[in-house]
Amino acid sequence: MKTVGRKASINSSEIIEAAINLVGPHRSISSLSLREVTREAGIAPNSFYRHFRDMDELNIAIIELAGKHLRTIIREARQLIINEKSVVRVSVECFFNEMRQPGSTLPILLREGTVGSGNFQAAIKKQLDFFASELQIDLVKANALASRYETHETPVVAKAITQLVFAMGGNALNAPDSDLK
Amino acid sequence: MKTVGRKASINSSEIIEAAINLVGPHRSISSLSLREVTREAGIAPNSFYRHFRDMDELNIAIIELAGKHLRTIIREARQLIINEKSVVRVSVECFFNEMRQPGSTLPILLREGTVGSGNFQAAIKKQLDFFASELQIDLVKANALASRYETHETPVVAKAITQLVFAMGGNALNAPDSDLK
DNA sequence: CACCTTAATATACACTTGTATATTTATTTG
DNA sequence: CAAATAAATATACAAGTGTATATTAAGGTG
Repeated sequence: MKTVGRKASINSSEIIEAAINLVGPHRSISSLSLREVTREAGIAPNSFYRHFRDMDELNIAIIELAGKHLRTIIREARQLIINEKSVVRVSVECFFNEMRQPGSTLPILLREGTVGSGNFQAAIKKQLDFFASELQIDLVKANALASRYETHETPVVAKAITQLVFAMGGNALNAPDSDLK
Repeated sequence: MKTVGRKASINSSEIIEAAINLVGPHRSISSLSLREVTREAGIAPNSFYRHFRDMDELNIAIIELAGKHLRTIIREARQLIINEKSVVRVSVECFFNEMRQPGSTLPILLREGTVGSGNFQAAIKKQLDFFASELQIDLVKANALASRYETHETPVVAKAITQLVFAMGGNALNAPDSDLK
């Protein structure tokens, strides 16, 4: 598949990478400016538009990437689950372990909270819902082995655990390591 | 106590009020500009400095106000608590009820999440800790009546409930009313 | 009244932002 | 090689920002 015209010198992933480079403990993606990102990426401001319509589109792409990453990690770890207790335990341990990894996109997902455009917030909600629904599947399985609650409660339980874990993660972000237990 | 010089035509509370006016579903305090706030308050940009050093100081003042407000509300409702279940139930009901009140400062507290300066984030954490510690007191009382867990677990339980409630609140902010159950 | 003191405003400056338009640069194809 | 096409950049502009400095306005005190 050949194309005509000048070869692209940068791709969307590299722009995403540049944006991720810029977020830190006190900097959220939704506060980044277009020019900051292009500066970091080493391209002219207008080149940005070749890859994303605007910053909102870039931010949503990053959130989706972070969510995908998280689910992969958790899914792998879930292989060993045998009962309800370990579903939660394993999920939580994985979650916190991943958060400590340098360069993880998970902190980004957590830090965004509930600010930003409507589309952006919807993107975040979607990722949290994915997490909850996977957790729910495991809870159902675990409950089949040793039933702990009514089956109609499972979605609620999954959602509660998800929110708790994410809230703890968000807090832990700005806490000393010693609090991570 | 008399003072000399021109009478002040605006006070800090009115500036705080103006800032609160500006926050909405997709607008967090930490994203407001100094000029926006003064425009809303009907004063010249530089007059801001008579009352706050910078936007960070204003934002922290608002968070502390919101936290104080929340604690008052919850404290009143806690009078009727008799057992562990109702501690949580009453707290949560109060929390969501307050959130539905028009003009409540509670959404502000929730929406900020984990963005903003270090001082600002510390201010938010402090308010959450207040909430948790009051909840803890009630849990201890409730546990004395009908013990449900080891006493050394109480702080953890209080913290978990707090985080869960706040996370649910944050999500509910951007959800249709029907999800508020 | 003149004088002092404080609050508030006016003006100004340097800087950043998003983006519209025009131009240059690199690449493939005839 | 020249033409066509696509990517990237250059230039520019209007709008917004925080804040330094100078000025004006309003109140109390001698």
